[in-house]
Amino acid sequence: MDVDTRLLRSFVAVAEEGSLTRAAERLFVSQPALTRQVRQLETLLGVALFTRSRTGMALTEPGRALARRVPPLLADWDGTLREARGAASRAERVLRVGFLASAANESTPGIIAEFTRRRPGWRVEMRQAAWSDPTAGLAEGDVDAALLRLPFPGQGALRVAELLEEPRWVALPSGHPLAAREELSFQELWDEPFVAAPPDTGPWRDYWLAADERGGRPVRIGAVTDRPDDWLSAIANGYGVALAPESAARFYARPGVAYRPVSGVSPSRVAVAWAPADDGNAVVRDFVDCCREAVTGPR
Amino acid sequence: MDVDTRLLRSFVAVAEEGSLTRAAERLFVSQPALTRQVRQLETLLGVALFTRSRTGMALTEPGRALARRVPPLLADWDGTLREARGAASRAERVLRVGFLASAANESTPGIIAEFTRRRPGWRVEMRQAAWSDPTAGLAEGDVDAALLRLPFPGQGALRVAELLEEPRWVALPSGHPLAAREELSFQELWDEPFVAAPPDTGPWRDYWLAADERGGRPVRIGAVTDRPDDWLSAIANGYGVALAPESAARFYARPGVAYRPVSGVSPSRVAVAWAPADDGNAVVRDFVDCCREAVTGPR
DNA sequence: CCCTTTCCATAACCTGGCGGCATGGATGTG
DNA sequence: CACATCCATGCCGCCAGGTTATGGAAAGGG
Repeated sequence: MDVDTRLLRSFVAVAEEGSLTRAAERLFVSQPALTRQVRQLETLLGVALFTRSRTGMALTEPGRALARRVPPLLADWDGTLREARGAASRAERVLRVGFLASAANESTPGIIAEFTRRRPGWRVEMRQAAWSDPTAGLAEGDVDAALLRLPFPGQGALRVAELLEEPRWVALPSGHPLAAREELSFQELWDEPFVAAPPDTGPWRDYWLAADERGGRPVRIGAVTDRPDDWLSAIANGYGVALAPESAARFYARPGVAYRPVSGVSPSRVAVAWAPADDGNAVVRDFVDCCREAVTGPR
Repeated sequence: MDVDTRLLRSFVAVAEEGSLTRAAERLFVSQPALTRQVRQLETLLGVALFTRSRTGMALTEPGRALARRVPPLLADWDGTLREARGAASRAERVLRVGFLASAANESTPGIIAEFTRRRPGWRVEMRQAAWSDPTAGLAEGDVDAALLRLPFPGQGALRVAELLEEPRWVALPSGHPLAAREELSFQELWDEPFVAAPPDTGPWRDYWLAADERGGRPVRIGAVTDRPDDWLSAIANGYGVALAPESAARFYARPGVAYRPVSGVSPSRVAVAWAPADDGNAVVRDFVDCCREAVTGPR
């Protein structure tokens, strides 16, 4: 008996939401499509999985049995997928490196060059991650190493080598009154609206709002973005200000956006991270070494 | 990332066969269809799974990684499916009973009637199994109990209650010289061609050929069938003879086929079986009790 | 040396399935 | 009584997958 895992994911979503309508918008499909997916799964199994009512979709007994076993199954499949992809990149001698836009900087080309020198035949594949993923794909097993910023959620489950520390500046609309100043104190920004990362990034979002360095005062959110472009636009359009690493002033310079040093807020730290499973992986270790030397050696 | 399990089964088949052509005929699809399925899976994963050559399809390293993990995954899914179906039948108060055509007999209606009396609200669903499955779906978890014949392969993994013993007779073309006799000895049949069950039924096939009661002499196979209809036709058409339980003479009477008692061959035994997991299942126990009483009580 | 066989890939065609939109029916709610 | 909320259904357009027919490459046999 064959199924598409999409049907199973849909089933799980409906089971969790208890509603076709809500599950449909969570899955970005129309509600009729979900209706048919659920029905199809039921026909396929020959089992009624839900009892329909005006109040929503309630699991039947066999539905509960299925809902208990399907999520681990899907997790297993996802793991299998990652493993196969990992094997493929190893076989092709490709090192997959994820990076946050803000964590790669001037030294990146040098790192790659040095790594390529040490590992001839190997190729580095750089993958820029969305801000909604502070581990740049490392936590999901999509990459072998990641250039990212500390701290990030789930940091304990990964190996981390800190590379450098960088003061946090503020990016603000160039027309903003505070932009006239050469330097600001963080306290002056407490009541400004901020452009923030999406809520599901948790500690990452809080870190760039410096939520715990505001003496307990609430944060005003002016806009939510998860890509550099949107982030710059939101600031330029005056929706709010945002903390950013000093290097952003060089990499994300843009008319309408001004960067100023901020005192009274802890600096940001750039690090390279890898999975504990790769502790014995000489290629990953080489890459990490290259990162370390790029910030210590040449200086 | 979503996949249809059909793609995974196809992948496993190709990996095992090492050839698209052979895998295609095993899966009952055309070879171009399989070509596209494999290609689709590779595109989906973004990974080359096979290296093609005139000599066939050889797994790549990531292909081997996948081939290692997918079969357990599919087995897990099949198990989940069985579990859900089992839960459904329990919730609907349906007892699923598999039976071999030759193992159900005159007492079956009485068994069902008695069970229904003891378990009002419950319904018995009788499912006839193909001869290729000597456990009548019990080993696969498709049924809760099974009426079958002993011995069968994998018998040790199931609970069995023997119900009755029945002599084995022989079914032969009515025009066959030996059909003129009232009774035969098995030894007289040693050189006759036999109509046999498919090879993949293993011990089951051997049992009905009485392969180990021939004093080491080889068996001549006249035809292979896995359904009663084909079996009767094969005998009537003179392709061979076959051993059968005495009751077959009543249930499978047919012009052109004669049944005669055979001496010198051990009798067949009918039993009811269930899964060890259902040892504590009162409903299954009731059904087994009904079976036992049907053959002991009334007599 | 050529012919045949055995692989896999490709092209052309056709059907069925799936998704989206619009709408309907049932049922609580202000 | 109108409205909001949910799920089901009808219709339409499109893509995906299957089949048949065919091609090309390579190995084995006469």
